[in-house]
Amino acid sequence: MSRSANEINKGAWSREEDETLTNYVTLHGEGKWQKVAQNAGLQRCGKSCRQRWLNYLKPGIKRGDISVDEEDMIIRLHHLLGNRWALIAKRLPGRTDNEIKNYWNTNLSKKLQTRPTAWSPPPAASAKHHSKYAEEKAKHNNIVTLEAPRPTRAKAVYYGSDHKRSSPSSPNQMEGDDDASDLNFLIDDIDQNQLLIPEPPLENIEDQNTNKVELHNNSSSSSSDFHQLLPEIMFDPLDSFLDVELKRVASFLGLEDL
DNA sequence: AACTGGGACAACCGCTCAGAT
DNA sequence: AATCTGAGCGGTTGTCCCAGT
Repeated sequence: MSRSANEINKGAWSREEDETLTNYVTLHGEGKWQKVAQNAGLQRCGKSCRQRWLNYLKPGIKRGDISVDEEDMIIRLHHLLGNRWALIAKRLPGRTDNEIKNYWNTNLSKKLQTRPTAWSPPPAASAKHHSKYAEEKAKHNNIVTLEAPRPTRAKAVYYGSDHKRSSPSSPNQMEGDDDASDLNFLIDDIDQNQLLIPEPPLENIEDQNTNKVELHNNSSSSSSDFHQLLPEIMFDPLDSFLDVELKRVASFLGLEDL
């Protein structure tokens, strides 16, 4: 099928297209993506150029497996922010919202939805790692399934009335220039190191009377390669202290849709 | 070796918002 | 004030690849 001169190209980007776009943006800078597409001679819509640049070509974009630390961070930020992928991405240098969204949808959402054990797979537990995943899972298959309501606890979210950005002059007036800055004051105070959980191998013991799930260090085998997702940070977003507090602050700030 | 199903990820699409005119 | 345009965001789809049969 022949392609007319002004037909828009769709689908995967070729190496030549990538080079053309990279050269043009390097020379002229970002922005005015409609003109980028025209002036660079790309048979692409401006939107496609922008997305290709921001998600793939832009210098500093990190490719490859999501690390354990990054995964932990994504999980915790998702608890805080929900599907605000762009906001989450801003806390993970080099990662794009699209990449995080994909990673969440293909890995984490299922993992956390089923959450059959307290054990969590290694980073980027994709098909490539399935055998390792299965092997480690087998080691842990004597762990009690977490059916009981989980303790809800926020470990590292601090904010207060004296925060320099927590008292805007009016509820709808924020200093920031976008959503990110609106919310950053909520999460800037998080010591990100505290979001990362150390990894003693743990065994769940469910107390039938209290429905509490306790974690016991059962470190006969060393599995320091893997991090443990402690149930205590798997809070129910509708029921947790954190959520209540976030809603309270969001309400005060007129950010009801948080 | 061929087929198939599922995972991973790039890209598209629709919508919203902000700034310019 | 209304309209237009560019940019950004999140949901969804399409395609490729790989492991299992």
